[in-house]
Amino acid sequence: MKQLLSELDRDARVPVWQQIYNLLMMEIRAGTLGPEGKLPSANSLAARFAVNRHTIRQALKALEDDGVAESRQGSGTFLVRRVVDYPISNKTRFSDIVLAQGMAPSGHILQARKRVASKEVADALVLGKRAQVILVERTVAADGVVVGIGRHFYPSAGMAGFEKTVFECHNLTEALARHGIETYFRKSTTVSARLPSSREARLLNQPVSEPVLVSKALNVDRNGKPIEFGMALFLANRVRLQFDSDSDSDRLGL
Amino acid sequence: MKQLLSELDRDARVPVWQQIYNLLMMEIRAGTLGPEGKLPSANSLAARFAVNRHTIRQALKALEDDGVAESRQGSGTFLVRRVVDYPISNKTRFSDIVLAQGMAPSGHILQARKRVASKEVADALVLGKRAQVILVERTVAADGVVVGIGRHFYPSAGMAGFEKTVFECHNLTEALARHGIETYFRKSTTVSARLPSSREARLLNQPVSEPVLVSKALNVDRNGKPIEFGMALFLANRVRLQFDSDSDSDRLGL
DNA sequence: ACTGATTTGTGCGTATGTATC
DNA sequence: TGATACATACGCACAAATCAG
Repeated sequence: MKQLLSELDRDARVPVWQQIYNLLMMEIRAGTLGPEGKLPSANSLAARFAVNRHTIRQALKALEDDGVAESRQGSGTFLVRRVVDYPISNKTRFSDIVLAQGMAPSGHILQARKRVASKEVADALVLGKRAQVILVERTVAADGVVVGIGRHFYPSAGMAGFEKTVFECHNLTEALARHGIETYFRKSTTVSARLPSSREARLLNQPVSEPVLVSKALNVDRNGKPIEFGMALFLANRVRLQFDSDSDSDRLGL
Repeated sequence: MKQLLSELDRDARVPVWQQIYNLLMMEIRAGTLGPEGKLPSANSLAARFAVNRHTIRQALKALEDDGVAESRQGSGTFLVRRVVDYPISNKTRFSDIVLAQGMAPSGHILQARKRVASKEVADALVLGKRAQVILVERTVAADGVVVGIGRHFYPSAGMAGFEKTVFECHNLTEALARHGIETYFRKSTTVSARLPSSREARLLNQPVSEPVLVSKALNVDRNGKPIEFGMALFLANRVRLQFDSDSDSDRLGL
């Protein structure tokens, strides 16, 4: 007889271990599984799903193969800390970075509208005091987990209707291309950290007590004219900004 | 008759507004003035010193001219946040950076001794599992305020006695030079953030609830051989790491 | 969206002491 | 000595920006 309360369907064509694997993956994604990265023991999972421990082990093995979890003999099974190494270098896009690390990029636009530039934004873009800018705010996700918030400011002049275009494209790059911006170059980046506001914490799905990395960047066109001022908030837990030096080489004298 | 309780000396040759300026500056330095960077209102200061508001304004104007405070109409007068912009670029040293921003660099060695490399350090320096490294830990200060902790790891081989040399020099660069290391190049930098441990918070003189920037860097010699692995903790409040791009240009696609 | 309170910014008038011509 | 200029300090009033309710 089929157990109505069970999370599993023993008659289904997908193997039970795979159903368990899927369920575990969903709970991991939702962040509801295991306190602080440690998964429940194989025995307790076996009890919960009313299956043999071997079946659980198959599911856990699959998680391990995916690089999502890691088992340590005598200790337990732990979620691997998937940090996104975000290299700040030539011609890198967030989606490329995430893909290169075997994760799936996603995200969505939170808002896109005109507003009066704040002092910081106006200064960065070399605009007048009460100049109009277009603000695009979006979340950035890797493997379905939001890891960052991006706020992009564009001078309103020459970008008329951009706040609408953004919603028509799924891709910021594509939207920019439609307004004639094919390439832009990062002129400078400053990195700091702080605690998130309650709204930011909610968007990032993290407590307000966990710090976020704040990266501010000015992007210019070929002629050095400022095109975009971008501010990105990253989950400090999950993102490391990486600055590699080539032969020419940066150097720090600390 | 001279008021004994007054903080001011009206018969003195220095103007009253200047005496007030000096008193305020001292209290700002001591950190006893105003909660969270906001100075008392001009009116309340006028009451406290029993002078006219114009007189207070002259003192505040002087603070403003010094770049110590900033007045915002309708809002109040605030201490300016003196952030150290720490450019990660060619041939910059902490002391140069701090000096360039009109502040005084200082700091001192917390400890310098041999220890077995942790996995992270051993990996970075390409050393064996139980290799010896020399750890130098120090604080870094600008204008007398500690803004960072630096932890430097050097392969023990070829640096014999370095942990003693460090205490003989006031300068890390000088100590390195004595061991034949004149130049080194930053190969890579990763930046993240977290909350400090209680010890770190104490050293940085900040609450454990305020995040710190964590910068990890690998320094190599001309031949690309790893020389030093450095880990720096910065007060996120007071330090911004800055990555400028030249013509060649970094770029971020977020 | 409005209101009242607070705070800084500004102008003008007055008075006093000090340095300069 | 007198005239002038300047810095200092006080008092009053109002404008402008901000903030809390």
